[in-house]
Amino acid sequence: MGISERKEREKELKKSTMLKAAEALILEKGLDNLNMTEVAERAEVSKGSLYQYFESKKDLVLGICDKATTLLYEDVQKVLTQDKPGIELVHMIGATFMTFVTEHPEYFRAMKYHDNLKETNDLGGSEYLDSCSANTQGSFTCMVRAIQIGMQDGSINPNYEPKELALILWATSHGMVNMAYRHLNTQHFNLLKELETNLASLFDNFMKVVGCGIATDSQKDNYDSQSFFETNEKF
Amino acid sequence: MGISERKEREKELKKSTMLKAAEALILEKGLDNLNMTEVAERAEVSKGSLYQYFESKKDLVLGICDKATTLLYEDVQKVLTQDKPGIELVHMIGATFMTFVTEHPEYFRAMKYHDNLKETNDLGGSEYLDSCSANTQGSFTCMVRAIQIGMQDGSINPNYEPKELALILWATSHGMVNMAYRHLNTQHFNLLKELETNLASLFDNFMKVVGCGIATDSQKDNYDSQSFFETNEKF
DNA sequence: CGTAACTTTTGACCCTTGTTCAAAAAATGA
DNA sequence: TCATTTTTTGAACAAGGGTCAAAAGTTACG
Repeated sequence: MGISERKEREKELKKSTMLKAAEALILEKGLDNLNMTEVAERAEVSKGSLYQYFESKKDLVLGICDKATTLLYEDVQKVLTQDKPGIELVHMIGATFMTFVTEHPEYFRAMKYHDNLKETNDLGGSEYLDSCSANTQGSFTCMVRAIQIGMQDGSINPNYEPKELALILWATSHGMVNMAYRHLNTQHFNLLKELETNLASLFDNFMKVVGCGIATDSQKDNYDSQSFFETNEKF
Repeated sequence: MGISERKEREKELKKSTMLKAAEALILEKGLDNLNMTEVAERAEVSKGSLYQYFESKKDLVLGICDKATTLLYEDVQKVLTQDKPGIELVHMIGATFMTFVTEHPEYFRAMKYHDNLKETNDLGGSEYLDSCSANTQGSFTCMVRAIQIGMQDGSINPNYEPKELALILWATSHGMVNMAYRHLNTQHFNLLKELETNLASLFDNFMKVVGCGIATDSQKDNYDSQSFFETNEKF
């Protein structure tokens, strides 16, 4: 009897509908103005039903975060399949983050929420937590791999500890991406508004700085004159 | 008659007491678990009284953010008074951020809250908003100045646009600082826990990468071998 | 002092919003 | 068709932000 399987599928479908409703509302009004009553209305179910599928509001947002980190992880993994120098892979992973935030600000917002939850430590065991962590860890591991590749193919200075360098690139990229997010979602982000530059040029220069910082001596000249990645899709 | 002046002073004093109560509670239970009733209790006033001095919970946290940005701005300004190469000033400004977050996590938390509010755009004109923005802008300007100094004294590559470079350093530093904050305040921050390194070494390496990326050719050798800032106070 | 005018404090109350739960509706199985 | 199980529902509850009329405290002045 395939009845329980069908039910399982229907359950996932309903969850998905609810998540999409929440995502749309986050895009429209921001995560801070998200409320469960509206999510229920948008998903065309009752509030009680919503709570049958998600144990709390936190859990719901974590469900979005799970989708988000899964998507990002997939994108980052795709980068690693390419046959390029490690330092270019690092660049492309950074660009992947950047593209992600411009295309899915609501996902990025959910990921920030997740980070924030972990800080307060009151995350009451959502089923999504482990998956989010695994995805994030996975993306991070891709960064480590890219660095190791670069150290082996001679494009990245091997005097760094790969994981430590990955952590630095992770943190700095997230700083850049967060700035991009704020620029795209805030009426008046003071620091950028007085600068008539665009995000793509800013990111290019970020990569120039970092690229020069982590490259081997023989590669350094590449970063002084021209933009590293001319053919990169722009955001 | 100095009676209104005295009242003004008393009012500031009471505000300060309330802010301190809120800060303590943020340290104890996190900003997300802050509630006005408890703040009132801790400050030994009634809830109504609290609302006489702060128009909303947002306003209260923004009051803390105002203290935070003021403090940080002062520290950053002090750096600029020193007679050192620009690139060292840049490093020291970064170190100032880092020290700030380790010494005042609750202030840093309030600043994150402020950023978040600006995102949602529902910040209903708190009197502190302008001051916070001015302080932040001020710190940023210090970063620009440090870079300009470095470009003039030949320690920083003059091919960058100073403001754009400042923005990159700002964003990346905040990425690092945010990671440090999470490491210090989260039970299990996955990315750092498997790494037995400490924050000081991580920050040193961040500065090595960035330092190399922004230095002039003649300065670059400084960053390859030894740590840039041996005498820096550690966190 | 004493009393009137004004300021500050208070906490009970209101409102929004996350969450629960008993009853109703729907689905399943014999 | 009817008993049993599953799902849905929305009224009701709880927690916390915010309000306000009354009480307490201050100041001004005769």
